[in-house]
Amino acid sequence: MEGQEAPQLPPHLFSPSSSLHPPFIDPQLLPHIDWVSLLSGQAAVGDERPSTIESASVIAEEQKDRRKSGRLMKKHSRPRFAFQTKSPDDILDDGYRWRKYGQKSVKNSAYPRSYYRCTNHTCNVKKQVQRLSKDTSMVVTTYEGIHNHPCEKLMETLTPLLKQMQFLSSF
DNA sequence: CGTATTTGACCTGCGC
DNA sequence: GCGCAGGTCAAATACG
Repeated sequence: MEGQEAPQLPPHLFSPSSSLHPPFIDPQLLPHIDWVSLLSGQAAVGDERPSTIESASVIAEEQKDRRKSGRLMKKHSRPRFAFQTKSPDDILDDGYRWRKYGQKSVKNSAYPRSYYRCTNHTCNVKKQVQRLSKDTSMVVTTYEGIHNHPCEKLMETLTPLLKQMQFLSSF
């Protein structure tokens, strides 16, 4: 069903609704991000060469899965993004609604990992959120899958703008 | 009352 | 086969 589609930029990179704590991307990472590819949906996630920090993380995940081999590969054949943000909050308002379905303490980390699923029934995107024990201000977010519906908050923001544009272009 | 979160139990794969 | 680690489920609970 899904998994062959082009990967999608994790929405909170441009969080339209960042209210209290705008997510922060480490400026050191920025030059490494292939924004054009990401924004145009061309990034080679799950493909060979990582051209971005995100996909580099994805490759690492894929290889790990491959090592496990067998059925697991099917399970994780969909795109995954892992990236770090600097935020005091574990849970970022990225415009989508997430329901927490689990929390686990992980080895070699002082902080638990939280598991979230998109609340949209037709959309089984998941994400994992974990705070780094090294640098407690850093949060690692891993998205798995592609949203097959628009971002509610993004649409809220965009709709009036689009209407205005339509209105203006009618002249 | 409907929805979201918490949390221990359960399942699965891997290494030894 | 067993134990460990990671991921998920689901009942209980909290909250609007």
